[in-house]
Amino acid sequence: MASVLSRRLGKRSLLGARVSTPSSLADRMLGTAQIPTLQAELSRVSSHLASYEGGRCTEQAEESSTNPSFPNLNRLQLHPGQRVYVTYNGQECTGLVEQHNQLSDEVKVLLLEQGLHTCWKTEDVRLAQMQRSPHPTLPMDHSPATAMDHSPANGSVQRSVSRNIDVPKRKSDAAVEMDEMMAAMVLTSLSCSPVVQSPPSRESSMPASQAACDSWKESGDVSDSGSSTTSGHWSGGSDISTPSPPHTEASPKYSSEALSSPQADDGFETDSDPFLLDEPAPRKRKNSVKVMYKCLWPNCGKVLRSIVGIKRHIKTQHLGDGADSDQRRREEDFYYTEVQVKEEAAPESATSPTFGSSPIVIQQALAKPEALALDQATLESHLPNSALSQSAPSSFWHIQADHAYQALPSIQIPVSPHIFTSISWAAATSTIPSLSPVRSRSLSFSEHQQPTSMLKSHLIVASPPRAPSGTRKVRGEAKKCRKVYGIEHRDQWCTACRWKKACQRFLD
DNA sequence: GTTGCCGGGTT
DNA sequence: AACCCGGCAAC
Repeated sequence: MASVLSRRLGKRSLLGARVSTPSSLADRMLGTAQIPTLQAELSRVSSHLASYEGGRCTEQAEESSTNPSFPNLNRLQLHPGQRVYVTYNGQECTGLVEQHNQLSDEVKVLLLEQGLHTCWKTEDVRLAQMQRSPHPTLPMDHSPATAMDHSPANGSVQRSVSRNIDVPKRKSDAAVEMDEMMAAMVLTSLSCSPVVQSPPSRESSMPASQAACDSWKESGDVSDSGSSTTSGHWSGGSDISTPSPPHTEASPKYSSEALSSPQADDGFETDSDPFLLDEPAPRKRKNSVKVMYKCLWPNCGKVLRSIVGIKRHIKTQHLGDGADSDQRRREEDFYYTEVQVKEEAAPESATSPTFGSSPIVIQQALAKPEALALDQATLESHLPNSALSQSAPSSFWHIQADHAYQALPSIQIPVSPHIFTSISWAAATSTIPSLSPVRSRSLSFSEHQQPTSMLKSHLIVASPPRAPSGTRKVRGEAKKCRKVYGIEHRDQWCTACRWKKACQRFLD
């Protein structure tokens, strides 16, 4: 979903790039361009950054005050010791407020890096809270495009207008990371809310979440063919703007079908909700299960407590720290998995029925470090309607085949960086080639809410891998879309059937 | 003849 | 990648 955001930002960042100033400055401006935007969105679900928000709001208020052309800190009382930024010798420097004379509008600042005591006009001082704000004393952002994004400002106002303009600039790595984290938080949280899930409400939700909805719809649409997840992050390198975030039931195509299984939304909510709460600090499960994140990189197996940590580990240790490699940045999502570790050593079978108790993550862990719990909220296939849920296994087969690089038997399929469907399968040490192990699959999340007839999919012993080339797939016994819906209702067929491909809805 | 779907073409 | 369809094989 973060990449969803980056899609949105990506388009707009062209604008930002055009209007931005020297690169170093542009980088510094990111914070203002990006974070406040997110901030405003985040403010609905989080208040821990309120101080920053407050700082910005204060500044905004001043812009409309008596001196609109210079957003300044006139009305702010700077306190001694307060951290501020100033531009000294063309460089942005951090300093501490020594004294603020509001009458003379001067601020004495101790420059930390230079060790100098300096005196500044208040307007030349930026609050550390707004640390990444563009420098007001440098000419910048005079592009008409920028001004047009807001009100048609005259020349003298442009500078102030651009300060808080909601036009993202080219991102620094830190900003990207921040964006992704925050966007992830926002989207995961909002994705649980009825607002996002309800198609009519999409318009009113924030842009990022709407983008998420769109993308989810995409993934939902392709889920019929069982390849939805292949449009996910690992292919994002070629086009990061086509991610495959979690799927909300927003597709009109499925909306009618979804009526037949109204539990779908509930299931989704149950599923993703813990992630919302768990994201910053995974909530402990009732049965004192710790959620850890295990590196899946071959011969690594490092286990960390936080997603951020494991991502950083993967990025730095395995993927390298390519500064501008978006693909790599996203790849890190594929190399870790969420692991439940019970604190009391009570080894539990991977197929123990406990998976019903926790909708999110699955079982296992313990006995072997390789025992991994996988999760993914690929609700796109399962939740919207019961029929589609049958197509899920084939999706996973594709995943398995497409990601042989996953050295371990478990695979984590990120649909979004932070929402996963739980799958666990056992790779047989058999004669079967590694790409087609005998797999048993258990879906943990919310399938118990599916109609009873669907329960069989809880544990599916895989049919033998499709026979090697040459032999045609044996015609299955299951009724296919054509039979079920009839030729006259071809529009209700699954996509594959419409394309005269192997039916993905009524699998054999 | 009907149906399922593979393989390949088109967009 | 999404979509379409000729053609084959199973029914």
